[in-house]
Amino acid sequence: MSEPNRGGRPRSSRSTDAVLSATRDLLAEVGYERMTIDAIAAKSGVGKMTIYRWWSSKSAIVADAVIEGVITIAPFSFPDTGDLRADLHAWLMPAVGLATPPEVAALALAMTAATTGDVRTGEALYERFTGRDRQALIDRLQKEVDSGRLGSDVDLSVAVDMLFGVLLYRLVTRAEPSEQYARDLTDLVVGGLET
Amino acid sequence: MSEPNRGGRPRSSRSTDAVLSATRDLLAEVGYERMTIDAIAAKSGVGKMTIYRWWSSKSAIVADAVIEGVITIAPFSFPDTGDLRADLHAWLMPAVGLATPPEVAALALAMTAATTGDVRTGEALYERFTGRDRQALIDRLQKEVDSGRLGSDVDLSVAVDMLFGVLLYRLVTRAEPSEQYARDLTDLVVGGLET
Amino acid sequence: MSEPNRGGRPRSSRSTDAVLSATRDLLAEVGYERMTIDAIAAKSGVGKMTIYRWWSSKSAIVADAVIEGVITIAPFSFPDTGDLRADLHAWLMPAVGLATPPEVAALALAMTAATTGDVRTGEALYERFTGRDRQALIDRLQKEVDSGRLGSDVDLSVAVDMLFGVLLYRLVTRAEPSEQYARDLTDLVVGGLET
Amino acid sequence: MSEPNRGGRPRSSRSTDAVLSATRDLLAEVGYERMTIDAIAAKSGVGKMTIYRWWSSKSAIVADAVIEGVITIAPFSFPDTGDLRADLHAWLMPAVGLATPPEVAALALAMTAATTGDVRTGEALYERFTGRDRQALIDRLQKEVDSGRLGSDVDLSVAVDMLFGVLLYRLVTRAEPSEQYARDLTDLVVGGLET
DNA sequence: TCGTAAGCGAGACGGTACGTCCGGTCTTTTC
DNA sequence: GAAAAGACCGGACGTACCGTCTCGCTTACGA
Repeated sequence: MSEPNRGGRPRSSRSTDAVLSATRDLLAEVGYERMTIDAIAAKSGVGKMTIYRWWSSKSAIVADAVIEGVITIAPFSFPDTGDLRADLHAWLMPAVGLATPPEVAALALAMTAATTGDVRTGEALYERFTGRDRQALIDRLQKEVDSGRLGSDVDLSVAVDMLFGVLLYRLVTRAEPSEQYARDLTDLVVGGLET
Repeated sequence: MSEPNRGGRPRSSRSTDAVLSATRDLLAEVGYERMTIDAIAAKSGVGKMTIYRWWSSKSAIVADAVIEGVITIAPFSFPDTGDLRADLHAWLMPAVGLATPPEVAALALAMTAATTGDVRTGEALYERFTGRDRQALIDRLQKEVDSGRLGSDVDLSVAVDMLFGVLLYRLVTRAEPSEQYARDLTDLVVGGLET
Repeated sequence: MSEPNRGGRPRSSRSTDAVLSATRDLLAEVGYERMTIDAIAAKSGVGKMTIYRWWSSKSAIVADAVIEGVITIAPFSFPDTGDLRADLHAWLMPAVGLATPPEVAALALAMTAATTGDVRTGEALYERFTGRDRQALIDRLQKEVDSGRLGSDVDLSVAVDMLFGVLLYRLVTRAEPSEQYARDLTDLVVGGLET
Repeated sequence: MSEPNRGGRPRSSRSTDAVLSATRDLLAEVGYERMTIDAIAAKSGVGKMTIYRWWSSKSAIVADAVIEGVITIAPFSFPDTGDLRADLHAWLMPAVGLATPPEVAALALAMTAATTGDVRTGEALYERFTGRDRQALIDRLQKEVDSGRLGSDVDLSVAVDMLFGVLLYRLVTRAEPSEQYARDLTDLVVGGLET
């Protein structure tokens, strides 16, 4: 039971796609701050009015691009070798141990910037951007709890928040990646959970 | 052995103060994004040229205001009752357990926004904004290590990063404050360190 | 013996009427410059495409409205009492002697504006708008020539041009109406023709 | 006793000149309707804000250009050979007898268009644009009256209105120039005045 | 003591991008 | 197959700030 849609030209999916693609490209090229709506319109070949008809702000476009999957981060696939410490370390390496790919870093900063100015898009955006990895991580930890290798005292989402939090913190402070850091972080978190 | 300074009117401290105060007020009123240099000039009664003579960007002004102490956060004084768990919980409460004062939240978001666009001011700014508390926290933890109540395996700064990181993460995601959260966080961190 | 018209919905006279009426109303409300095709479509309830199907431009709609009699100027009925001077004075009075009705003035200015930008519609428009009065005036003057009360030397259309010209000139310069002016004008024209 | 001018960079006469010159050129190139403020800004190298700071509308710029003498019409110098009929005929020839220079025609139409949309600029504009010739013509006619060759009954300005009026009328209706027309017009006006 | 040189407020300047509006076209469903 | 509805691209609109540039006016050394 969809909309009655009484007359009128339907929304062009071509325009939507073109806008989101152009946004993805421009984000990579010039970054969030220097990306302008005029440039998105020019690059996508979509009229500015059409953009403003469907999105309320620059951050809303970015959020939509993330939600629609036009902007994707390489999936931090979370391994499951049975050894939590090794798995966590492997998962952390790209983010804090080795150089994060610049486009991922730029995107994360872009979203952080978008978030600071607008509560609503921020929520949706973080949810979508980190949701999948959050859940994968929580599932992995829960499995350890179920098998008795971890205590069941603490809310696992708190542990996950700490991991994502430290990633974000090091991102905005532009901390240098370090393998030792990944190891220390792993020890700390697993140590806290094992209690 | 100061500058030769042959003649000329010296820099007016009145102008500096007026600019930093106006910046502090405007940050609270409209937030970082919507605060303009024109507005700072108008509110402070200082000419735009004078502002640009002494500061290179909006984020530089904010950074200076923090550094000069014109913008202050209520000092998260770190207690020392001898009970680390109790102390940590007490310290975390204002940030994640109870409502963070809006002006502090707005300021932290402002600095985060400033950081995303400009690497250098970001570093100085975070250093100054969190440096004192970071050091106090590290000192407190080191004391526990020295007295043998905590293991000496992990770099304490990693633990501190996690704490500041989760604070930042919950700030940008606008997470609701919760006393239970403060307790879980305390358990997790102390648990990890005690190992 | 009408059009073949195989199938299809016939042109709606309701639409035509609605467009022309809306044009008339909008001209009076906001003037020619600020009247938009969008507004005509909205007010008339007619689709923009339908408007563009039948009219090529804003001035074409106005011209059609004049031609179809939807927009009418109070007929400057040219009297014929046998006394040319009195008749001419009576005819001029509304235009330069007394206040011209604002809607007539606005319409004449609208057409002048339309004319300045588009040669073709301008010609048709002026022809239609002033044609009837021009001819009535020429006929009246010719009658005087035929009866010998006026000389036959000059082209009467020149005299008529002068009359319409001065009307237009005073319209665009927003000259104040004046009874004396009507009298002077009459004297001048009749004087010139009597020679 | 000029303005005190307390502080601030003074208005740049260079900008004013550049805007008015660009306006003059664009009027000749594309006409009043198709001339945009953006184009004036681009061609003159003056910021749009600066234009809007000093002029309220497109017609205001045109009016100013005329008033400042940046836009000039070749002076219809009014001859004085002692023979009014010959002089009048000579004066009329360029306007209605021979082809009016296109740039003058375009300019006059531009001003007419400007006038139809804005009362105030219209008044100032016509006054400046036609004022000099009006006065020269009136002076010439007055001389004839003084020497008794013309009657003193009618207001001379009415006669002048008729001449300018018929010029405007033929301009907006795009009437073809014609030498015969100039002759008929001369006869008519002089005939009316001689009475 | 007084010239002089830099700092200062004010605010105009050339730009860039904004978000809105309208012109003219295109594409649906409805009649 | 025309009409309504309304989304579409393009482009001008008038505004807001940016960072720079004069101005005329303080200051407070140092000659």
